[in-house]
Order: sequence, then structure tokens, then C-alpha cells
Amino acid sequence: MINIVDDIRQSIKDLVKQSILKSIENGNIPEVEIPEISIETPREKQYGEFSTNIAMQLTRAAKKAPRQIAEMIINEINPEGTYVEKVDCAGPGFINFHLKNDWLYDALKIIQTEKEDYGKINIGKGQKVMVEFVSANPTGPLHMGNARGGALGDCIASVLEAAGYDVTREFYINDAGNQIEKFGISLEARYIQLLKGEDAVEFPEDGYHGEDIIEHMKEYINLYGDKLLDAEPSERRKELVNFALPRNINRIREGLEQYGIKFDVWFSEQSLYDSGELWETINYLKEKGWTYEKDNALWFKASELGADKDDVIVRSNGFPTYFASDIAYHRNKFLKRNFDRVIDLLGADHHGHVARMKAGVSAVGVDPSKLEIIIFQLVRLYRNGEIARMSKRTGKAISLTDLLEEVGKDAARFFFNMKASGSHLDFDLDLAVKQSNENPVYYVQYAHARICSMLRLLEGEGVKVPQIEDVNLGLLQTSEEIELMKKLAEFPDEIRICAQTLEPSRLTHYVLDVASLFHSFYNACRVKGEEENLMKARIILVDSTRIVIKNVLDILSISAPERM
RNA sequence: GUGCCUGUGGCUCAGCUGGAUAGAGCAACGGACUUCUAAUCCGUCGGUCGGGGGUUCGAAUCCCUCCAGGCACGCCA
Repeated sequence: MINIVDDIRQSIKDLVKQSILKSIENGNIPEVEIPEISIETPREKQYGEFSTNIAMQLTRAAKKAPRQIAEMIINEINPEGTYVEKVDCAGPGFINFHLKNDWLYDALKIIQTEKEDYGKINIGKGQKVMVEFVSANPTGPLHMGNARGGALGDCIASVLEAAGYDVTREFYINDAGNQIEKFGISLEARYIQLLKGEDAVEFPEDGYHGEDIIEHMKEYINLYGDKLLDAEPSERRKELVNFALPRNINRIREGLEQYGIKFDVWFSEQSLYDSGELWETINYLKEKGWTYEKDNALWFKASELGADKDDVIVRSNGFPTYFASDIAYHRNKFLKRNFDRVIDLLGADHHGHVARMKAGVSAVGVDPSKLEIIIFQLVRLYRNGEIARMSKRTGKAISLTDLLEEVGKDAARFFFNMKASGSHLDFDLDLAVKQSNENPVYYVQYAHARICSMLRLLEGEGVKVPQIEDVNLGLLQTSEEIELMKKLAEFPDEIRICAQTLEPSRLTHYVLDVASLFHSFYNACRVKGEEENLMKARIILVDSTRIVIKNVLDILSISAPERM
């Protein structure tokens, strides 16, 4: 639960602030308002571990040259009792802080103490947050958009958990409304066609044309024959939907479980109809004056709440639109279930929904900033350097199941989390299955397996990971060791940034860095066979690296093999 | 036409709440296995950060504009 990087940043902030106050006191700097002191990590090693640009920011107010201000601040800094070893001024007026290595050794102690909890922080303070993602249309199989949304949403949820939030993963089942009607009509048409021939009935233009509809009906006929042929059509459709829908939902659930995703709540849209919440919400909007009638339909004044146009919530045929139930759904999230924050993941093809959904949330009296909608860009699959649309095996559109079969869960989840959600993603199917240095997943997993193998070998010789108190960590001095320790020390802060930006792609990059620094260390330094004290210190470093890689992969829900 | 996303070395991307010489990986080229896994490492090559303006001590990062690609603009979801 310790974020040592952040703690040090805070302590440096304090040092700087005290120093500026002192300089003002003794008249070296005129009385100015001190802006927020930002502490950054310089790219170049020569500039130390941390730096601040505060002197440059004070230039105008203090009416002095930035380097002059920097010098005065440095003169007044008293680093006693901190990790700071040296402070100097460089470039246009940066103040650079050089740290004693002790902070790195302390970081290793924290890792060895916290073990599988290392990285966890508590900026969430138990706040209730819902992440709603995938929410795929249950009328068909999961597609690539769902795959990316699934990987992203699940990792965002895991990161938030690691950051101390009380997280609920939720899947919204669109089991009501128009598309279910369409689903029923499609099933019915296939049912009749299968029993009475292709020409017995025309398949609706806007129906679901997928093979899976036909499959469902073949199975139904196998089980129940033609008993619905003379049934009343609406009853017949209902029966067929009741047959096929749960099967689809189960299939989706199983597919997602293979993908490493387990939802806490499967929320049914139909339940909003059944509980009356849907009409409650519509009537509430009416009462509050957020609606008007036009062309026999009921419109929601979204444009008065920031959207670019109004939208229909009840159609002229009396049926509510999807948007209406979505408002009711979000009202339920915030007002019935009291989530402090709600995060929705939507594919880029739904971005038009963002503004009006926020409008909907405001209209039911919820601060719209509590609803965060993440739009992720769509996926293009490549095979042999060309866009791949079809599954190798089935010849149909590539589903999540096909993807998992072809590249596996680890590669899929890693690749989908390698790019920021806002970036368009080209998924290279050939690369994802390649067992070589070109493939980043293996690179990371290999580092983990390599460490496990080292520790296994040592243990075989009776050398175990020592108790941290018995180790002289000060022996870790080479640049490879220092760089690796630094990276390990950053992990909790990395979680912090991921949780704040809701951008788990940082984690894949981070763990790649860890793996890379470890491999460099491995090639530069030996562990087994070194002088005992040095060996012990390096075992701690190696084991700490293992812990960090494992913890990151756990958050990504990617396996960390012990042998490869 | 309007709105959103994207444009960084041959390829895939980081960096984008402005900061110090623009970073990785892959590809290419040259090296390193009698010693803990070479699925690894070390080195070299490679960029007017899509173009053009502006804001300032300082811009890949902020603003404007243009260009290119993706997506969306339904009484569908």
C-alpha cells in the first residue's frame, strides 16, 4: 500500500515549498503566490531522479532570471531526513534532485513485504465504481469490437481495484425492445423455412442473416419438431426467442470466461420494463419538462443539456426506444444502486451516444461528470499483411471464440491492451502467435519464466530467497541493477496513473520495460556463483522483479508461466 | 456537409494537464552462448513529430487553418 515514488515527490514538494517561503521571508524573492509545484522525472539520468520547473514558473512574478531564482531556492533547501543527496540547477532553470540509493533498497523491502499486494494503493478509498463493458447484443456472437472492449474494460476494472476502489463489473443485456423483435422475426422465418422450404416465407431484409440463427432453429426442431408451425405468430416468436436468447447469453458468458472475464452483474434491460422503472423514468422526465411531443412521438430535449440534437424516447407506436431504457438504466445505476462513479465503454461506432447519454443523466438529476464514457476505436485484423475479415476455420466473420482459438487468451489480452483506447488498432494475427522475439507477450513471459528457473535452480542447491533483514542491499550498485530497481519502485505510481487516466495500455508498456531491464541485468550480472552477500542481494532483486511481473500480468489477466 | 478519433524513423507504437539532445520494439546491418533458459543481450543505421500559421522564455504537446484516413450523424441499438 506504499507508493514510495509519490511519497518522495511529496517530500520534495515540501522541501521546495519551505525553501521558497524562507526565501520570501529573508527578502530574496518578492512576496508571490506559489503556484502548484510540479515534480517530474527527467528523461536524462544526469539530471537526477526528480526535477521541478518552479523557478521558471516564478520568473514573471518574482521578476528575476529563472536560474537566479533556482539558485536561491537551492541554497535554502535542507534535505536532512529525506532521500535527497544533492540538489543542483541545470539548463534554463530546472532544479534537479539526486537521491541516495537508499530509496531503491527501501523499495525492494516494500516489495518483499507486500508481495502479491505490491502495487496496490488506496486512492479509491473504497468508492463504489461500476465498469460497464462489452454489453454485446445477445442476438449474435461476440465480435472484435467486443474483444477489445472486453480486454480494456476488464483491465480498467482490475486497475481500479488495485487502486482501492470497490469495483463492479457489469454486462447490460439488451434483451428487450426492437432488436429482440427482429431477432424473433428472424428466428421465426428460419424456422418456417427449415420446415417448409426456402420459399415458404421471405426472410426479412433487416433481419439477422447470420448462420447462428439457422443453427438455433435446427436445434429447436431437433428437440421440439414442428409444434409451433400452426401457433399464433406472436406466441411463436416469443417461444423461439425464449429458446435462443438464453443460449446466446450462455455462449457469450462462456466465451468471456475463456477470455478471463467474469462479470459481477448481468443486468437485464427487460427487468427495467418489468419493474416499472422504465416508465417511471419517462414520466419523471415528462414531469420535469424535459420532453415534448412531436409527430406523435415523445422527444427528449437533449439539446438543452449539451447534445447537438433532441432524441425520441417513445416512438409514435407507443414503444420506448433503446435510449429511453438506457436513461432508466443509468438512473438505476446512480440512484437505485448508489454508484459514485460509472464508467461505460463504448465502441467508436457508438460515440454519438455520449452527449445524449450525459444529457439523460443530468435530466434525472445526476451530476454528469460521474458518468465517464470511454470510446475505444475499432479493430482491424491483419493476416499475411492483408486485412482479415473471415475466420480461417469457419469462413465466417471472426468472432472472439475464433480469435481465442487462433492466438490464445494471453496474446489477445496483451495486444488489445498495448494501444491507448483512442488509437485505432491493427491486430496482427501472425505476430500474435509467433513464438519469437518479435512477439512482446513472450518477451514478458520469458522474463518471468527465466526468473522462476533461476530461483528453482538455486533452491535445488539449498539457496532460498533470503529474509530481507539478512541482506546487504547496498551491494546492488551496477547501472543495470539501479535501473531495474528504479523501474520496480515505480509500479505503485504506475497504478496510480493508470487508475487516473483509465488507460491500462500503460501497464503493458510498463511490464515490457521491466522485462527489458531484467534481461539486460541478466546479461550483465550473475547471481549464482557470486560472493554470498552479493548473491543474496541479487536474489532479492530477481525475486522482486518476479513479483512485479506477476502482479502486472495478474491485473492484465495474462498467465505468468514458470517454465517456457 | 456537421461532429468525434487518428496522423511521430521502412513497419507497429510511446511521449500529448508545454519543458532540458523526440523514445521503444520490429525490420536492416555488425557483434556476444565451455558459466543461472540466446524466446536473451550489446552496438550501428534511421525522424523538417501530416502541411502552414499563431500563443511564449520554451510547442510533438495548447489555439486556428488546411490535407489524409477511420467512425458517426434513424420514431436502430
